[in-house]
Amino acid sequence: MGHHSCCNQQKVKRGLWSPEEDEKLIRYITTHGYGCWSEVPEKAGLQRCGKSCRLRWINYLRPDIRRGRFTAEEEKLIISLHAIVGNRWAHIASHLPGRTDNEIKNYWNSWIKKKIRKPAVSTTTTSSSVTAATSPPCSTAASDAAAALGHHLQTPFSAAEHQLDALISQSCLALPSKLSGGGQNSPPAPPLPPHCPFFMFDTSSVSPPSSLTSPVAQLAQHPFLTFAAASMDAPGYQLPPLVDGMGMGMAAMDCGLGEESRGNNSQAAAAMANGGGWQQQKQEEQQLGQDQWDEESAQHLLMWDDDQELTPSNLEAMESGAHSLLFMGPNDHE
DNA sequence: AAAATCCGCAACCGCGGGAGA
DNA sequence: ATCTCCCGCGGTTGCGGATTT
Repeated sequence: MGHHSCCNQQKVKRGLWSPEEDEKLIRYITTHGYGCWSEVPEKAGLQRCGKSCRLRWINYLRPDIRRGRFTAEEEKLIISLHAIVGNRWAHIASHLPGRTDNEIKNYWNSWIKKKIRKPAVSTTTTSSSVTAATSPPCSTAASDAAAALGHHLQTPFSAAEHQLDALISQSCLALPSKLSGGGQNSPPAPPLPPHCPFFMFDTSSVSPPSSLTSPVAQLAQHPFLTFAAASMDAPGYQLPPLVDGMGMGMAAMDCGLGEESRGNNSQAAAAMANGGGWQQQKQEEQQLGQDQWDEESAQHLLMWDDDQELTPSNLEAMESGAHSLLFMGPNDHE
């Protein structure tokens, strides 16, 4: 197809940038700034179009670019934000200093690809011997689910989204250290099972901090926002109790909110039992003395499995009943 | 060791929106 | 009000290194 409109007249180079070109661009921008991108290539002595220069600068040459693998905390943040705003990569990137929209988009896409290729069983089986016999991949997994959730939320909650932005920018930037429990005085964060495929938090026991009065409290009526607001805005930020030890059991289960169980979280619990992991999980809970996994408390959970099909109906159930959101995410942290 | 396949990521493409003429 | 230019964004492509067969 055609080139950028701005490069129609001139013959421009395409493809990978050479180190010499990079140097020219860096030298020009650091001394002159970019101003009008369409003028940059000519003034910098580059046979590129302005758009290409802009892209190269923004995605690669900018001095504040942070490269390297995404941390587990960044992953969680991306996943959470994606659930809210969908594929608005620039928006997501604005909450991750030093990361570009392109990088996040690439990361997300490759992660999704990995998830699609990998069967549902992917769940790094840990100590649990639960088998994944009955879990076929449900549709396109996380991408659909998250996108559906994001798009679903986008329309009715666009205002809330902006306010959530404010919350996130206030508190999420500090997320990594807090999440990892690294701060000296910060309360210890719940441990993250190294191979847990989900990020699961039980917010049923979390009461929003007093600072969460209007208007945030109002927008936070939505279950997801309830979680986001309650967990992120609290002074001395602490996540809701992590649903620990569930990873292995749940990982092997069918979609928690399957066709037969949508709209009813108690039934969802039953569906979990059908998946085969429930009994196993019960045993584990008893061992741990954490008897919170009865059907009643299941009503306070929203299962978001990376193999779960998230339909508008499921989302309705989410909005009406659930108080918590299970964050799913890459399970191959290192 | 060679070929095939996978995968990450840089770069391209087209579109929409905003600003200014 | 309309047109043009430019920027920014999301989707997609394709290169090249890594891994597998």
